[in-house]
Amino acid sequence: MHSVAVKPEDVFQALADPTRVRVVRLLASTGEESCLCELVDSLLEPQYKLSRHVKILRQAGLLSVEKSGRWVYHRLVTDVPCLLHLYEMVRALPDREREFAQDLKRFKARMCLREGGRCRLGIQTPAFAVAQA
Amino acid sequence: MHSVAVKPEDVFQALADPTRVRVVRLLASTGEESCLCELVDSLLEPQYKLSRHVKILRQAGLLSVEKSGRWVYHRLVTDVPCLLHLYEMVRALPDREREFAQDLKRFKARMCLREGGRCRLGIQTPAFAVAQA
DNA sequence: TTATTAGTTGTATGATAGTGCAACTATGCA
DNA sequence: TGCATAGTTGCACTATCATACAACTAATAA
Repeated sequence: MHSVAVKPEDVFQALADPTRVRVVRLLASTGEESCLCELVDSLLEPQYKLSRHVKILRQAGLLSVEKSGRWVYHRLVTDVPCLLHLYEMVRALPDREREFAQDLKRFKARMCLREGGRCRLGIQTPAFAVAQA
Repeated sequence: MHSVAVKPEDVFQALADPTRVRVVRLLASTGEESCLCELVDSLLEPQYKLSRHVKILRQAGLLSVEKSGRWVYHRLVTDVPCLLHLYEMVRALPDREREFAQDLKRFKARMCLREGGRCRLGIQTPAFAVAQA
């Protein structure tokens, strides 16, 4: 399934939600790929909520997915030129409430728990959240 | 009213509509400013519809407005860094159905009807549309 | 084989968005 | 002063969206 079709409405609609912008911003700023439980622990949002949001980003052609055992890794689609401009725009967004700074802090801490570059833990919230506060 | 507040959800939501993308794309690609009737003749959409869409773009901080007599000129806001990346992304969008090419053709033809750089005509549709076909 | 766990999805609900019609405001011109 | 016109907006209608809860699938490990 090549990502030939970039439908602007779908792409922008996919980013017309704060939670989904947070996901894209995290991946665009770090260049990382992330499984769902790592996103849950970084954004402190319910798993089912992020699962749906990530699905929307996937259907819009922004995210690609790689399954590995029980874990599902998400990464940004980078082979569509105009999307690179979009990621640059997201990176350039102001961070008024320092929300992104906190997301990023939790994300990095959570990525340190990987073993051999792979996620081996499930959801750590809320214990993880408290430890990072 | 400075455009200090860039709310990502609002910005992306503003572009989550094909008609509004067409408006921004026209202005981003030409660097022009345009009054509403020129947009009506370029996009071939009802005046009330474009009036509403343009209002949403304005409220999201993408467009600024200058009234001049009966005419209202719209131009892209360019003093917000991340928006420049966004315009670049919009310019880089594929034009699969050649819809934009047609919008642009009508827009340029319509801009030729200006006198002294100002719009002096009202809505020409549908006579104008036929003439450009 | 069975329990555990990462992730997905059906359903109901409240909120929001796009459209068309018609009425409205406001500006310029005769 | 009165008319024509560029642009706006209230209203009704329909469709779509984000959320929460709970049930579900799929993969691992004991």
